[in-house]
Amino acid sequence: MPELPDVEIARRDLERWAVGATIVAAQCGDRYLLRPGSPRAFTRALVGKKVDAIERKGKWLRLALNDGGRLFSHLGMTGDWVSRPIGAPPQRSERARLDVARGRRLSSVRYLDPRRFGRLIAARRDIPEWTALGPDPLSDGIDLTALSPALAVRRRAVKELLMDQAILAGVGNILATEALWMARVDPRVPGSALRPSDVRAIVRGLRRAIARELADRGPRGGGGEGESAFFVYGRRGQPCPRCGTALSSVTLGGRTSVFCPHCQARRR
DNA sequence: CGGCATGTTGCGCA
DNA sequence: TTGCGCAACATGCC
Repeated sequence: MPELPDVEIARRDLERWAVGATIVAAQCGDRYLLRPGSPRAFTRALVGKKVDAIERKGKWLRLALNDGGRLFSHLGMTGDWVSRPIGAPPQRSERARLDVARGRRLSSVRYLDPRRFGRLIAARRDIPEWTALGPDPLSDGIDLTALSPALAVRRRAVKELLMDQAILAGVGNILATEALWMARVDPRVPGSALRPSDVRAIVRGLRRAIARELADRGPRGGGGEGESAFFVYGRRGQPCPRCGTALSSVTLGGRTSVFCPHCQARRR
């Protein structure tokens, strides 16, 4: 579930399900997901409160409550929010439940997360994880005059820099991989070696990759049967959609980075 | 069985 | 301070 487009879809879902509603019951028994909170504090912070807004920055969600409290949600690798009828039995991998009331209409919003890498943090103020995030490419836009120097002063591989949440919030392995392919930039190129035209191409690539994933991961988007919508992510060994060369991969920052050795040739 | 996975954090060491 | 490799977290899928 986790990358900017998926989290944005989750945000829109939660907006439809919970904004304007009052939380009538809240439970999460998983201390690992709640870290550093506790099940009792979670329930206490939420029950009786009204949900005013669902915001997103990068891969984090923030539910704003009418008493000033906030619930922060990170989906980790496998988290997702779903809506169920009130009283529906817990399903596989269900980790938290928020029953909400809108007038007489009751429904239950559930957090599913098989792998439990996500977070659920009830707080009275913004948490450091949220505050430390850089600009969000979708809601804040990408400011070239800010991004260019941020990349230029670092010697790390451009792909690692794009995934640095303090530089751009929400870019993960899929978006970075796809955007660099679209931009024809080798993922290993140091930030300091990028030309202005590279940075512009990367920005265009990110915008296109985000729009593409939003379109077909969203509701009524092709998300179902069929091939993944990715050009190169997860396709090592398959032909490059642009030139037919077999796609290669390297490991950067511990993450697999697929690229086309022809289109994304390292310059020197 | 082994290998891999859309994320993040922390540690040791240079 | 920056960089880098690696392990850990917990689970499912191929």
